[in-house]
Amino acid sequence: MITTMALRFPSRLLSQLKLSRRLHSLPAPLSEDSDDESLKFPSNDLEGSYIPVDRRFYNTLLKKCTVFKLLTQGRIVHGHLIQSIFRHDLVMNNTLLNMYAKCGSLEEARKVFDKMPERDFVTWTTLISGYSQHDRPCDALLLFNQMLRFGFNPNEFTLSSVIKAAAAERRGCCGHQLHGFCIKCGFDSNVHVGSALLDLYTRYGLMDDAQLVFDALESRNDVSWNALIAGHARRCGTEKALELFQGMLREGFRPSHFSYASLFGACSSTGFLEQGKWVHAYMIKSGEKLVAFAGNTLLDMYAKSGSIHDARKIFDRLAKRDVVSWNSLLTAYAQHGFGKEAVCWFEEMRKGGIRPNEISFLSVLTACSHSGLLDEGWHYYELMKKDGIVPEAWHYVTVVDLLGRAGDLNRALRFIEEMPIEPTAAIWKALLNACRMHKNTELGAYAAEHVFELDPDDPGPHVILYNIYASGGRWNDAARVRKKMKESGVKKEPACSWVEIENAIHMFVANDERHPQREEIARKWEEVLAKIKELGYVPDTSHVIVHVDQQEREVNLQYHSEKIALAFALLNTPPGSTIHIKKNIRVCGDCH
DNA sequence: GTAGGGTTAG
Repeated sequence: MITTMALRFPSRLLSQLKLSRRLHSLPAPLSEDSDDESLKFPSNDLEGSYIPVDRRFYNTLLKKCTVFKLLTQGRIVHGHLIQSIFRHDLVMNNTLLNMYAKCGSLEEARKVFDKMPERDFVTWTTLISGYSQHDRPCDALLLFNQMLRFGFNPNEFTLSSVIKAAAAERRGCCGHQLHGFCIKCGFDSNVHVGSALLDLYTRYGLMDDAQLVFDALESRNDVSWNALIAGHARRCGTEKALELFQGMLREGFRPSHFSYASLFGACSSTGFLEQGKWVHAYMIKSGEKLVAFAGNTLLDMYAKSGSIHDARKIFDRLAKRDVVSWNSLLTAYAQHGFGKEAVCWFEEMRKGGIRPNEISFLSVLTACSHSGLLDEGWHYYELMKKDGIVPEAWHYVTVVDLLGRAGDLNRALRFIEEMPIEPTAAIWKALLNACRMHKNTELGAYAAEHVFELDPDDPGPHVILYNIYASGGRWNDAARVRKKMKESGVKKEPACSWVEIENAIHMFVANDERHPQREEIARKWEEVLAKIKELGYVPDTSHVIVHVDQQEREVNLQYHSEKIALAFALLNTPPGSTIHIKKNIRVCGDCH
């Protein structure tokens, strides 16, 4: 058994520990009265040959297991430890508990906790943080309550863990209460507690409260800056996030991949491409290595801003690629309509020994669906199941989309009926959309009924059904949809487009009449219109949802927000510059 | 012996 243990530890670890000789003086593992099979060690005849090992030895081993997440080896150490004189040692048990918690085995951590003859505030804190770090916020909060009831005082370690849990568990909504508690204990301005607290406030959308906590910190570090930057980035507060980034630099803090990941994500989702490029340039100049976490977001930023080539360059330059890097690349190709390339890279990924996860399959399925690769898409759907990945609702959405786009609406319907899960609203929406594309009124109406039942507040499906009826000339049915929308108070989300010019974002809505440059914009658009008509442009009015004559429909089309944004951008940028227009909803066929 | 911030899809 001793030999087994020596073999189970990587030799690198052993030499690091210089323990190979000492390992042989380990006590022989004996069976314990534990009800957990995994903690049992076969008893042998060595009961009498117990040799004590000092606490530092166990401590070092457990710490190594914790750092390198060596759960199996940790269990072996545990097996030996419970035979030693340290089996009831408080600190040793806390270390053991921490090993299980950090390795993500919360069940074993809990068993250790439950069996401990003596506990202190570190014991409680260790398990609370284990739950908090492993996505079990409810358990963390529950245990915190028990800790208080048992009369233990939480410290700054406990509080930061509890606050992290509360931030993840929105139903509890105990943020302000916890903040008050921190003030009472005098920990509210502690940098760890404060960072967790301001992160919590940003997740609740209480940005002013977050700022107050940040301003009150006794000291700031990169984590507190990053927490605030990330908070604003998540809520599309890109300008504020960039401003904070400048503040961070002014105060002499070095941004990390945490800062960059947040900023790239924010720039990408709000269309601040130039600013995003500036941050990227800063990152290069500061000598920061392009690691996957920030690099993946950067790749995504370039892909979403329309440059698949830059996205690909980032992928090539990544110091080390993880599964997310591959998924981001696949998604980039899928979004750009390069289905075949996505399929090639998916195969490349598998050849390289990277195991595709559920998102990899989702990306490759999306790519096939968008490029009309029906057979390939079906092949990957089957492969996913063979690989042991259980399809989830989003995969079914993509398969319905795949079949629907290819025009096989009946097969799509059959697929929905035979799915092992209850169809979600998104699945019916995919079928509805396919019916719009292939002008199938009857099935479209059937799919829409299901959508209305499952997601009555989404205006999109009402508009699609209206369009299906309108384009088929069934105006009475179309009017009925419109009436229903009015009655149920469902409003179409107003379309808006925005464009970045000289580090500022300009936003437009359709028929924008209040813009100071509205006359110049209109003139510019007339100019563009004349030119494109000369080149053969014919207005596509098939999706105009207003019941009007052809000429009026054409006029309506001309004031869509993306056209106004384009005219504005042409007026305000030097000739030949790249113009990126972003839009909150799908671009209409004519504008496209 | 215990703590806080980040990514891909939809």
